[in-house]
Amino acid sequence: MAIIKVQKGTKDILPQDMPVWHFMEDTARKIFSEYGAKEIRTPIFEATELFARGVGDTTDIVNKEMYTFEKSERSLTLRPENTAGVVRAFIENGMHRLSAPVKLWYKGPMFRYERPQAGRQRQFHQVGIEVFGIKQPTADAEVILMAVNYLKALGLNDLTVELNSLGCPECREVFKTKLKEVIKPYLQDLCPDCQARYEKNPLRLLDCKVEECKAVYAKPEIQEVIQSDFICEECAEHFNELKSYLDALGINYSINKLLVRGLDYYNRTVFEIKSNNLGSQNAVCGGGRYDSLVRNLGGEDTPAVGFAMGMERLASLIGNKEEEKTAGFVVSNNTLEAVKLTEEIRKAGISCEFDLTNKKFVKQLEKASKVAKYALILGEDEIAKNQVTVKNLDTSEQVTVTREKVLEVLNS
RNA sequence: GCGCCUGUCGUCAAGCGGUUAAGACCUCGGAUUGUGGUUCCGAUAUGCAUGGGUUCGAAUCCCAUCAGGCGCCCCA
Repeated sequence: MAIIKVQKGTKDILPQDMPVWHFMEDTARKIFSEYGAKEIRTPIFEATELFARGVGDTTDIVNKEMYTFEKSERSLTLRPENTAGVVRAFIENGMHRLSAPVKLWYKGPMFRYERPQAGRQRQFHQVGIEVFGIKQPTADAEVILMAVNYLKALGLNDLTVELNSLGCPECREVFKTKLKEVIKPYLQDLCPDCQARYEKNPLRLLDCKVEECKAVYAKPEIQEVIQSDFICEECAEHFNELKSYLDALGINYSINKLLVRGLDYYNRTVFEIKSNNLGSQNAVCGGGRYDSLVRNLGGEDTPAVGFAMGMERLASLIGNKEEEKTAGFVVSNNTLEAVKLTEEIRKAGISCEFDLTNKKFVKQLEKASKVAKYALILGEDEIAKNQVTVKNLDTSEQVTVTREKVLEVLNS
């Protein structure tokens, strides 16, 4: 019979992967709580409309990448990202009444129907932060600081922070119009993708990789528009303040005028953190400010900033970590005595196993050396004298002690 | 949705039209009735993703299907 395999774009996270995943999760809890952030867990599926209204129905995520299904005449969708869900929970639980800032962090699986490739799966995991209620750039700075310090705590240093400001909806509209004006004469020279983007999201035109398009965008009159500081005075001030905070905090970043990000809800600050060691899906973190999302989803007008990180991408940068061995393994031909000793040790909070198949002494010891740090030898002599021989399997040193002293030896 | 590459044991692989389908690791058994991990011996693919074809002969060549990888689009 044919075996059933994991579905395309999904992966098992196996026991040997756990040390890295626990490390990422424990570090998230530790670092984010240093900033006063609290963990939140929202459901894995939500009303489809939440994402259509939240993420934006012109985005690829909503248009072609969602896992949507009907149940009892409701349209439901597996969450493709978690900002919309957290905002929904924020609104529904009246969290705008809490003293600002409300800092929330989350981790968990997300689902996007895409062609899998390196650093991209259909089920993947994100860890992220959302900070609500602060319009000042201090919040932007703190969010970026949390991201940078989390990555540092994971031991990842070869990363670059890219920063841009999209302005507010008003000044961005002016920029879009200007951009379309200067590009219009060359429209027929552009690749089909760019022609589509020209209407759909002109800001995305700029990072096209097709040579002909790049040639067009390199033209002086177009470059002049791109490089111009189109954002309005207030947006510029917000951006400048943010930069001065980051400078003061010693965070290295580079300004990337082409950084736009694909989700509709961003305004003003957007940022990405990239790695040079990842292949083409090199963004490890993406985020920004989304001041109108809470209101758009029916909540009180509440400014917000956040980011999300791809945990599989982080995991591949962290590399392998050794699995922790079981502390003790009881070696004995007397199964009953072996269980008793094993349980005694477990009750003291120390991991311990014994041989369930009653193999020969040598085989038991061999098994012990594979899975455990100490072999606890309980032979006839030891049982008669109420003793245990504790053998360190790395150093081969062993001592015979009374039953009561076993825990002391294991703890030392 | 499009383009390129790849499918041989649980894993990593050799094989390049005629082989009994190497080898290594893992696993299991033994040497070894109380001292392991480093030694030695043994076991484990009538099978080369699946289905067709070409050929006297196919894991090897061709076609299709399926699966995986990478890239584009987009994104974490």
